[in-house]
Amino acid sequence: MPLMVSDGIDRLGFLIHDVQRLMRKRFEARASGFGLSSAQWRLLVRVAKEAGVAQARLAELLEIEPISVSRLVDRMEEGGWIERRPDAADRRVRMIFPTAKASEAYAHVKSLAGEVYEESLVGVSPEDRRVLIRALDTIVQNLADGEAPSLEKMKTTEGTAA
Amino acid sequence: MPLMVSDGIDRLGFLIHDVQRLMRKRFEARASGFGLSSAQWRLLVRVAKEAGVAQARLAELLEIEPISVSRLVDRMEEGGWIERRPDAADRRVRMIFPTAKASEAYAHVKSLAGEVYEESLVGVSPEDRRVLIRALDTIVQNLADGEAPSLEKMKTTEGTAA
DNA sequence: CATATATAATAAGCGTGCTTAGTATTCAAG
DNA sequence: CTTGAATACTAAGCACGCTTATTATATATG
Repeated sequence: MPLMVSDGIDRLGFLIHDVQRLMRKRFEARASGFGLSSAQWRLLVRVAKEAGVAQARLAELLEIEPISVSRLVDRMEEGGWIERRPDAADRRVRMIFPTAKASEAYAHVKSLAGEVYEESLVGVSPEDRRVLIRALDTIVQNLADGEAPSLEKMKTTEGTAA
Repeated sequence: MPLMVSDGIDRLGFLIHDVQRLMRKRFEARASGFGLSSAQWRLLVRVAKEAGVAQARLAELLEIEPISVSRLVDRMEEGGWIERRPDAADRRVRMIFPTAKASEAYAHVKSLAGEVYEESLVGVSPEDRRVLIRALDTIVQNLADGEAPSLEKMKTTEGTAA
């Protein structure tokens, strides 16, 4: 390699891709005892914070398509992590609740995730960690802005429950 | 710990996941005219640099499983991006070559990728970009090193002193 | 040569994202 | 009430990663 200063920006996509794949892989290896995948864990975090949330709302929160939520919820229901219940006020809606099993596992799995993050960041200084998180946040904003209007809040006049 | 400073490290997995998904989405939207997916582009970059490479070697370079390469190559061959040729010296091997179509598109798609990276990094200083890349590199190393992590590796810093 | 092992590629099937399309229900007008 | 649009969810099928298993070929060993 002659000069080729190569700040590495040209590898950004490859790096992000690799990090995501490796991190997911390690998390799932660690959480295999629970039988909870990375995607299922993400959904469970939301449900734990907002029991009874509708699938459509989960799709917004997770920024994935409703159909993806539907199939994810299918498997999580089979796995005994969540429960679908009808909404008396709107029969189109399925309200999603965590099961007791999920509530019990929550703190444990959360600490597993924390372990994976720590292992990932061995050798990265606290200052660099802050920069990393800030940069990633910025990237998400930059990419979310242009592609989709980021679901601008429509109207909260009706006091729709949360 | 009741402190809960929330440095954001607890969101690392979510952030990485989101960044990867958004970046791939934008790249593919931009490159849709070429009909080249993000994964296919990654493979093409390798093949362009090392024409005639075997699939098994591609799996090593891309750090994905051989079967994933096999099916990716299937679609790329259908798409007219690459060509499989037998290796006279080892009949187990399929040598992968870029087609003329791929060679022509290469520089153009590369600049598309560069655009996406630049758009992602709007508002991130050069210094922070270096930190970001360095941190991601470190994470990849940390996670790739111990495929089966076991707490022992954490203590052996690579110093010759002891 | 014969056999055992290793390697290259593929097959089958799953998880999670997507797009596109369809059903059930709600809501707004007439 | 009837009609039509919007919303919540699901179905079907694709891309790309995975694990596990199989086939074809190469290589090492008795």
